[in-house]
Amino acid sequence: MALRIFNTLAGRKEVFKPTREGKVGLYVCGITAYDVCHVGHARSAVVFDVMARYLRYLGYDLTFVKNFTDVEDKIINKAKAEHTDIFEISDRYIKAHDEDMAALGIAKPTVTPRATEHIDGMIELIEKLLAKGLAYVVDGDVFFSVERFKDYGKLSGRSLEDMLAGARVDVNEKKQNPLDFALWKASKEGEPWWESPWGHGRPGWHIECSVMSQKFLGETFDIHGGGEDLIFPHHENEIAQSEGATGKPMAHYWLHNGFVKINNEKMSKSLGNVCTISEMLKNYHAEVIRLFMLQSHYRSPVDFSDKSLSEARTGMGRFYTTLKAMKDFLVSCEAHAEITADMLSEKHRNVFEQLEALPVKFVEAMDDDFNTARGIGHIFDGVRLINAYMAESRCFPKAETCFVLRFSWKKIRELGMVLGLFMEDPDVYFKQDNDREARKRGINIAEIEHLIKQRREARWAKDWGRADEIRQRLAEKGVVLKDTPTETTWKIV
RNA sequence: GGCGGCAUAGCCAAGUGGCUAAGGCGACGGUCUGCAAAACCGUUAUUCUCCGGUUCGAAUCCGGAUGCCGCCUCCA
Repeated sequence: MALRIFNTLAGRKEVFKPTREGKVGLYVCGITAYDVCHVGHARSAVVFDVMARYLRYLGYDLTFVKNFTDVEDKIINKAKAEHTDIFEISDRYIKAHDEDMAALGIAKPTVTPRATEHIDGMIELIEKLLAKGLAYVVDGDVFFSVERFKDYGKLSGRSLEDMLAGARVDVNEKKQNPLDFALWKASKEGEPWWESPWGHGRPGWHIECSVMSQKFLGETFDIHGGGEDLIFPHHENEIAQSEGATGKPMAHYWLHNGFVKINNEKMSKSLGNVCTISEMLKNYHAEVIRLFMLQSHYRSPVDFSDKSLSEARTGMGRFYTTLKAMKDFLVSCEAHAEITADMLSEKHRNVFEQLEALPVKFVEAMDDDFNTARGIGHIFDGVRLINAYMAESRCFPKAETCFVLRFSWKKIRELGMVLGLFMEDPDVYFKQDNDREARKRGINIAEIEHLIKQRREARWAKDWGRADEIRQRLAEKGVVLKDTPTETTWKIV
């Protein structure tokens, strides 16, 4: 089976064929650096992070470019309001972005260029478009003429007539056609500017992506991605600029991720329900957020709520409970000699083979347009299999069991690597989880531990009434105890 | 007004022509346990919003209805 991906350009799934054997060029539109990132950015980042990881897992030599827009109206306005320049603003939010992404476990793209580093390239590209008659200059502004680019509308699936019928375009008498868009804008008083053949000015919004993708990935590259809202006008305009200038396809596959809703409402500043990544990370482990997102298909909308995130947390707890049990089991394995797969007896071999098949099933799911939800379903199956296997062989750690569990651990981590999950040490995960939940709910950890100590004494005295009373008291706070032969551990449900 | 998407169990969510409609959360019953927890086993959609059609066969394709959502203006 080969990787198939849903191409917005074609409107259907297509078999993925890289332009150059073994290599993939991926360009994703990054943020405009004028504010902190929210969960919508997080989703896009997680989705394309997983795609990038998966392409590498398949063995492709990937070049992943994700840009920053660091000159734009909103940045200029914010700089004015704070009596500073745009670079201070964009630097601040790029730094915040990088911290958020690192906290979410997003692997760094290969290149993260900034628009203002490529002004020369933009001017060159605009001159090329002017020379080809696809653009025109009016009073220091340069516009792209959509009528002169025959494929305009091919990505978003609309015709010029359709769009004009909508007629919700701002009136600008400089434009020959209301849908023409700015490649270069003459700078107004007090705005940042760069020298250009058309006077002092600054780039339009779309040109940077055409230039930077060309520079780092070439005139034609493999995959271009972004949020679904970018299909029109941003990506449509990128295609017009790039393909207008080169006469070659810009990207073969266009991928768009679905939106995030909050409590079933569109997230927007006007509704006041924008949830930032840093707020989200205070309440949930990064992997919980990732699991939540990856349990839906990347093109569907997802609905963020405390309920949905809590469910994801429970699911994540299930994974780590198994990983913890495996880890504890494997500690007792040190005394056992290494064996090989062909030495396994039938029962053990059966489990081994099912785990061996897990990556195959996972790849089959991921090959179908990055179906992470199905892939995760397979991992849950694997976890149940491992749990059953451990329950059965719990008391008898033998060389065979150790071999199979070591192998299982490797397989689970291998798939986790693709999804950016299961990267924590299980003990660290649960410790962090308890601390976070205790803080969220105002539970005093010292008090819990004190009560557990009292209960231990009651249990030694076989005072079950007192022991159960303490258990009950803690349960009311959401603290659940687990007695093991050696100790009592707790967690918050 | 134009373009597009979605509708699957109590909830979330895979599945896009044919063998038993994944998986998670929840609930219930059982095993285990001093009691619990975790884990395991079992049960939880004869049916995929509704109405027509195509087909030997449809959740899956086509037409229509209803409902929800997105884009067309900055937006991941």
